[in-house]
Amino acid sequence: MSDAERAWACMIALFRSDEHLGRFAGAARETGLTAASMKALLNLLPDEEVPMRTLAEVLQCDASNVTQLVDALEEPGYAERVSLPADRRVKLVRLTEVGEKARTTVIDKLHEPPACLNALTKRDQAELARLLSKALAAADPPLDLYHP
Amino acid sequence: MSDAERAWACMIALFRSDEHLGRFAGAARETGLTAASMKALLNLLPDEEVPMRTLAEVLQCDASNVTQLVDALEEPGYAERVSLPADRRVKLVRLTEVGEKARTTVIDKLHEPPACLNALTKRDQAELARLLSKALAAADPPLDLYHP
DNA sequence: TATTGTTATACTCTATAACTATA
DNA sequence: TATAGTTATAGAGTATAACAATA
Repeated sequence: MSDAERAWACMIALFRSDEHLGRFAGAARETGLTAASMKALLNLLPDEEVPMRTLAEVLQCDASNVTQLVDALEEPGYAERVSLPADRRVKLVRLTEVGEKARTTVIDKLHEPPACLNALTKRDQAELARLLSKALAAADPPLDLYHP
Repeated sequence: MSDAERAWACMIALFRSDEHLGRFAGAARETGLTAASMKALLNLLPDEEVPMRTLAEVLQCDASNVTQLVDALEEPGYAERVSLPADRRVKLVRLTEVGEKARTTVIDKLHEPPACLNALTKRDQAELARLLSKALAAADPPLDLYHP
């Protein structure tokens, strides 16, 4: 197994951990959303209005699905539909203030590092962050962090 | 953001990438399994017989679900049910030879590192593998790799 | 005629409850 | 009486096809 493969295999193990899966489920519970609608919430950026159709592409799902996902986000007031005057067929989705806060809450929860990462020395943590940041910077297409 | 948080955020970005999600979907397609039954396949170890009930605990799902998942694995001949003579209520699940091969195929596919990790220098790759292996070794409960 | 979003519908995944066969 | 696995059934997620409004 190459070093890159070994490194990636370790990351996969971290993601499969009950610790991370638990945080994911916990974040969904806290916001009262399902896994699907929470993913939709995560993909809506603050101060950005996105057509339903575009959101379907981002989520890689059918447009008919997005209707129900946005319904689920509107229900607790996390998002709202806005008409686009220039093309009245299009509806834009945007986060409300409450939705932005919910999104931040979810992201903060998901970003809590597994305990074994926190157990590394400060020096090792810094080195790990440096190497992974370097890898991400080289990604094409670019990979975005939730909190840039 | 701490270094551990930054490192973890980078890993999350790698997992959300189309590249990885595509490999996951591709592995499912190649084996003719759904995401759910593929996860069941991954959690069956070669040369090991596990009661249905235990598999349900590992997968963190209801036992009734496992009946259908194992049905899905038996259909293409990836696994088979074996009776436990000592307690005739219990049915053990075990991989067939074909199932072991399918499992290896899936794991190899999932373990293909994202291109941007392969783009790091050999030295950086080695350092990354070293740091992540160190973190995993410190995990409690232990985190297992698919290919130990 | 083509496109956006919606609705109606069907299929899959998962859980709950009732059932069977063992213990 | 309790437990392992199954079956029947219902709820949620997602896709396809048909539809209304707009371009």
